[in-house]
Amino acid sequence: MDVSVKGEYALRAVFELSRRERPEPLKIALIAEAQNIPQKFLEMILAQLKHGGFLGSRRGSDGGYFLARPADQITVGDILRQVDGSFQASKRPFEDEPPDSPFPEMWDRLERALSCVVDRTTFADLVERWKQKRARRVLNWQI
Amino acid sequence: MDVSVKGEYALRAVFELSRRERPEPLKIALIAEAQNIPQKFLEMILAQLKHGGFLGSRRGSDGGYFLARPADQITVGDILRQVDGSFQASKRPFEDEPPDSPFPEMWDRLERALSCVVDRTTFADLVERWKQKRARRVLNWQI
DNA sequence: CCGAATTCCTAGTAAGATGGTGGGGATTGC
DNA sequence: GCAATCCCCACCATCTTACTAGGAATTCGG
Repeated sequence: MDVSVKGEYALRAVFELSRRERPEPLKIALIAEAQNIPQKFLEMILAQLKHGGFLGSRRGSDGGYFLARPADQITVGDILRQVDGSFQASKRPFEDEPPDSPFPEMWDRLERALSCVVDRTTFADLVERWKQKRARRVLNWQI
Repeated sequence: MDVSVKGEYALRAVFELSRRERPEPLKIALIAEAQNIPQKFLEMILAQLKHGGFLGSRRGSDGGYFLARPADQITVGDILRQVDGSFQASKRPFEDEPPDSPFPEMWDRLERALSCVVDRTTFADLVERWKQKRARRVLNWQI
């Protein structure tokens, strides 16, 4: 019941792409350094995210990765489901259980509770919160 | 991000103990059969739950396991945390992140959302729902 | 067209988690 | 004493996780 390291890396990478709201592609090496992620591992993850349709890329000298759509249309849930596989509490119908088991209903509730967080948090939200945090820190620092 | 098979077994075992609200201990073999769980594996799980203080046991001819406290004072979260280890979304302070990362806050929210389900669902609740389901099924069956 | 920079693709791999199994010792009730 | 049960420890096969290696394909500046 936890998000894998790979999942965290994926989130951080997409966050990095979101916070620099630029159209030019960002190189793997830069993302890796900025977010402290092993570069070759990140390569795999970004490829997966591209395959899922969340990122685009360009090769060659000035290549790199970019968001395939605006940051307010990509959610944390999207990314986690893409790299960590499902986001369910339990495999759906679970064969060997009796017909009136109370558990499937609970798994449903769990899943809805999770979804309320991950599917409602976009990367635009995260960037917004990050900017606020930073502003407050700078303010404190000046006093 | 899913509950292990071991976790599910543990829940089903405690549910089995809860639904027969009897003081006499229930044998491992019976629980294993009723809930379709490999017996030797279940032995391990029950030992772990006893160690965690949720179950008690008695050896010998008439031995078995029983709830260490009433079913309305054992939650799903208790059991899952005991057998699956932590129930956190991410390891807490995550060293290599910048100070104003927006993620820790999100993990907090996720954890609270999870907790709202698993720490508020007691085995008494589960038994209650199971009884209602069964009653409804019997009713339909009679029509 | 050359060559440097970059993404893309296919493997491989070491360590740990998962989902068990087996054998026998310790208690208990009769 | 004896049978039934829990208790404990070790083992094992398979899968997942978190990477790493090496090179092919593409792009761009010249």
